[in-house]
Amino acid sequence: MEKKIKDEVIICDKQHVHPYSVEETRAEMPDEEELFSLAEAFKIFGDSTRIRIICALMHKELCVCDLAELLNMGQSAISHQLRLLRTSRLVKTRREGKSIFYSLDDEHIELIINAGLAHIREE
Amino acid sequence: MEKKIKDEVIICDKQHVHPYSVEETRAEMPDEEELFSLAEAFKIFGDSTRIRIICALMHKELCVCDLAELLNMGQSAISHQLRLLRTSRLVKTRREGKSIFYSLDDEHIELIINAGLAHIREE
DNA sequence: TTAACATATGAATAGATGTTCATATAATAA
DNA sequence: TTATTATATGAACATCTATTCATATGTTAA
Repeated sequence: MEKKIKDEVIICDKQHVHPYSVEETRAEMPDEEELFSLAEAFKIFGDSTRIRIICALMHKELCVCDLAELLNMGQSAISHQLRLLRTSRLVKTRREGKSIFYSLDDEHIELIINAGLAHIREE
Repeated sequence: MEKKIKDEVIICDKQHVHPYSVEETRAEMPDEEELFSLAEAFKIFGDSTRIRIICALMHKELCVCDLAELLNMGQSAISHQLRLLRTSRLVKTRREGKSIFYSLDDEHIELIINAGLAHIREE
């Protein structure tokens, strides 16, 4: 049997709020620091150049100018984005002569991408 | 038995590239339009205010001023972000008197959030 | 060594984005 | 009706971000 709680109150001169809901939700949420990191992580995926790089590397390792050619963009732009991906530990590098090959460095990346694809492909 | 292909070539006065890798990868990638939508979708998750709203609504529906109170932010800022989430079909609304209650409107959202959490919690 | 190639990076710039402020709309209570 | 409460929204502003340009670093070949 569920109890019904009247969750409504007037606080000072402020707006009506539902303090029980608010406090209950606050207790259930991940802490601020974690939510901030989560947003920062999604920010990395929230750019089409980086998404294209990531999806390309899901297939096979590629060097910088391969990616520039593939995405039809300048080498510098690609290189700047790769630095971000490297800093975020999403890609790793391997040198072979003058070329530097990039590949994915995280098993969760494909999970995230696939969850995102499932999301945009529905409805 | 795998064939080894020498995937290296000089194109005009341009850089060295690995044309076989590039063409193979191009063929395997989702189309441009889909990758653009994917980036747009992740962009929504790439802001800590919106992530906090989404995580709050994962627990239970809340009205605008509940969210403002919970996140310690102005009503207008919350309302603007809710509009974005509404436009992106991530939340739905229900009116009850003067309050408008927001809740999640997509079964994939929790998948994406959980994939993201798994990602930031490792290493 | 010098030349050519591959990548990285700092600075500048243009465009996108989040919050605030003021105000509008909508529902309810008096 | 008018006043109050809840939400929505346009405009302004400051901040952030992605690309370009110029150049530096590092590797290989001649």
